[in-house]
Amino acid sequence: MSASDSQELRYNPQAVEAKWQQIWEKEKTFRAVEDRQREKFYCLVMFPYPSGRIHMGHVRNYTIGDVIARHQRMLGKNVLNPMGWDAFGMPAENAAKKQNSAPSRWTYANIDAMRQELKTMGLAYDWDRELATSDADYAHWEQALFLKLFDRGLVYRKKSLVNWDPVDQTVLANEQVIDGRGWRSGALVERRELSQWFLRITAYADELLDGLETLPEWPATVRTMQANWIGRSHGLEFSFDLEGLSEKLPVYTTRPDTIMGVTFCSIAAEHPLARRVADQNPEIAAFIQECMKSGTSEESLERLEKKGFDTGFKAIHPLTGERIPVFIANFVLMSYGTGAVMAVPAHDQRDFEFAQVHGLPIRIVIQPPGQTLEVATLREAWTGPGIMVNSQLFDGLDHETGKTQVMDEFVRRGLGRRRTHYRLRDWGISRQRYWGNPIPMIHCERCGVVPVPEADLPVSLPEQVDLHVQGNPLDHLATFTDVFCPQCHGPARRETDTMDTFMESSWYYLRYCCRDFQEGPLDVDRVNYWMPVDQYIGGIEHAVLHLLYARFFHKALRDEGLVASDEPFRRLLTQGMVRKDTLFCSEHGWRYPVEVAEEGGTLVCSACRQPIVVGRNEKMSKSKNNVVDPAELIRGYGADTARLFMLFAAPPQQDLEWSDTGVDGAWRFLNRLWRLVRDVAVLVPGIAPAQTTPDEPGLKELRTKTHETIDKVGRDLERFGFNTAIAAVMELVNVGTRWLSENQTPEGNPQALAVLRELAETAVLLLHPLVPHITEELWQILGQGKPLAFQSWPKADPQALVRGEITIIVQVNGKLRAKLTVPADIAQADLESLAHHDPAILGNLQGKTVVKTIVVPGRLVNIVAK
RNA sequence: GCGAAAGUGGCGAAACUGGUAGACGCCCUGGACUUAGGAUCCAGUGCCUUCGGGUGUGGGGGUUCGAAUCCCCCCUUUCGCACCA
Repeated sequence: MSASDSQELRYNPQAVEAKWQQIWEKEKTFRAVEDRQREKFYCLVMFPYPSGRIHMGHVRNYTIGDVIARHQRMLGKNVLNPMGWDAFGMPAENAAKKQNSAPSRWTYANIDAMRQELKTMGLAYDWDRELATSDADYAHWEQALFLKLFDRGLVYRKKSLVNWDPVDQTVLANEQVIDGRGWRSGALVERRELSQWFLRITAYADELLDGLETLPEWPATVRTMQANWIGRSHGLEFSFDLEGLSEKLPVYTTRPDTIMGVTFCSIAAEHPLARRVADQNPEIAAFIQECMKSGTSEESLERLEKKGFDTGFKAIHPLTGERIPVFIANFVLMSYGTGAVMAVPAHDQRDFEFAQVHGLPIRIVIQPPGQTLEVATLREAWTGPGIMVNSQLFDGLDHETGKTQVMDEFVRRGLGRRRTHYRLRDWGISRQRYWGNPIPMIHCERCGVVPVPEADLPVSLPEQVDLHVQGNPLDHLATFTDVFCPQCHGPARRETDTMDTFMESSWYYLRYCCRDFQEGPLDVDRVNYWMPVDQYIGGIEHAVLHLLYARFFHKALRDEGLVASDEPFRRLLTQGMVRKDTLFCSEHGWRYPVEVAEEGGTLVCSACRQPIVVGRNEKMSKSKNNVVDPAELIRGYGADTARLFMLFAAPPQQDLEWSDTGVDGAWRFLNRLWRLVRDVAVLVPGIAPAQTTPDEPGLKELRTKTHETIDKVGRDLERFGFNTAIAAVMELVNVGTRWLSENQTPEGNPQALAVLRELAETAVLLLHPLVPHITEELWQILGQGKPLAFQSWPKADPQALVRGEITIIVQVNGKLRAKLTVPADIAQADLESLAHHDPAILGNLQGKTVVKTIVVPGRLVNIVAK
């Protein structure tokens, strides 16, 4: 037993963490101040919805962000690392209904609770910049931005489809529609048209797509997903004449090369032509009604069994003059293109299936290279490349050339035009809900739609509101809706739609830059100092919507002169989910681990003794009883253990599997670190860290390892390899600990003490961004006055990295047969000869003839022999 | 349905541009120690083995001196799909 084992020198995370959190808070260590002399670094994590408790997903997200922010700070950057709350949204309304309380009360109480929890994680935030999107000033300036967009023509109203619950008389979110029924009422959901507010994101479609190429530090997967989402396609738009009707049927196609294979047309259920027929034909009206009884999501539409109904109309093929039928089909989207398509069953799978069901002709017009398709044996559509056939003057053309020539022919004859279409639709921002930012508009019978004058902003949410009414509560509040028209001063009605919460998250990163600015939404100077965000971190589930809306909003504000950059987020990291096993009992449903017992080697439900089905790792979720409460973890092990486990268990982009024993492992490592640094600290008062490498082999190895670790951890953090960075420091700590136990009395060896101090300080410095509390404390124990938060990141000494000897592997026919330890600067010929004369190799080569020898310098020798 | 990813020991994972597969950690086995601690330390730990070696990165082919890594086909799992945030 040594004196250093005494009680007060044991690692006590609770005391250490409280101590440093208080110091950081009191000293405002992480307050960010604009300083044009210094290089800035804006580190941003996706802000949370204030659900009331933080969960492991938050812990992971904010730990990753914190490591990056603290690392950049040590690299000398002026770091902005803010935190706030995405505070509007449906859950507050649902909770308030349940508790007979107000959404704002519920929300702000949750924020207070979550802020408290977050503070126990030791995150390096500038809390002075905290914001909640439901704050009066945030809502105010968002309304002002909305009006600016309105002035620029980027806001308009149009009819669009919503999920309508006929019993509750309310609009449902897609997630509130379960198997086609309303989650509360259980009523069959209908598609219904409503006048709604839209932002013209499609005006920026090209820039949003092309801009992806300026974002090399975004994950390729996210860029691909956004590109697919925008879905720019080049094609042909033309119209079919309709027999006996004056109007035409416009269609859009990306496959003009299949024009001669058209055997019918399909239109959406909402298509005007479909409605026309419905008026006269009750059967068709019933079919359209049937189509309207599915959700509005693209998924639900496309998963439908392909169904259709003949309208009786005949369209005239523009090139052949052939009469072809027009069908209503439930898989045609009114929101894409013209809501009508030319159908080519031989070369489109959906058309193929549809034609089979309805007995429609199939005509092959593209023959794939090397085969000949026949209608009689066709089992599925051929959508690949090929040569055009049965296409008159286009016969024999490669289908790509054919595309161009068919379009040229249509344009030349005035039958159609080339068009670029997008899958991207304009952004519907109207929500028929109370707890959101009001859309600042007024409806006047005489003047039409009139914006609320800027001087009258903000339009505030009324606090006294009955949430239990059907539909949008704001509709029923005369004190809110009854206003005078700002133009004619006559009686008018206030808009009651509130904004999509994606509006708030589209510009919060800008408001953080100038949280206290009161003259307008944004203080341009400060915003332009901090922007763009250098590192954005959040869940992959936001790959498309939030990240696309925010990019659009940013570009629109740029054109308004409020920001200078073209893109808001320079570098993006999308982290995976936190998952854990689930335990399911057929009798009692999802069980908590404590509700499960082990009997005879199998798990059973402790209530009913039924066997438990252990689920694969699933996303932590309250409903599945597989959540681990971060607060409990932090109370038990401390924030540093929680952070270390999160960072070590998996690379950040990947899903993380929860493991209680893994947490123990993290805890044990911090204790090993603590003991090593404490033991070194006892030995090295007054000793400076080593500046040069001693000649003694053991010390030389220690110092080389120290600097190799600096080198590796630096590179690892750069590429978010937190797990391998930790592994590298673990190796360093293991090496240091072993050296210390094998060299009991290094007191008389100043060189050894200097190397030891350098090793211990290095481990502490390198780990500081990851586990900030314990490292601050150890830094102090090492006798350092200035906190680690103000220290610079260590630099590897290039001379210490040079190794004299290296290990070379020797292979015979690609298989490992021997290892050689050779001088690092060995000549290639010497190495080759050494390999050929190695006893193990000689044995292996017996009876074989050497064909050739491949030498990879510094790595291996491969002898090819027969 | 469309789109995007991922498959490596008992488990989480590592392997820079094709060059020692399994670093680091967990679990487990054997041993040591005792201020009995959330211990700690030492040794072992992919599989098979006649102890020479053989074999092994979801499956099947291919390219290469050499493939977890590159190419083709197949299988499985996860995520997103516009009113959840």
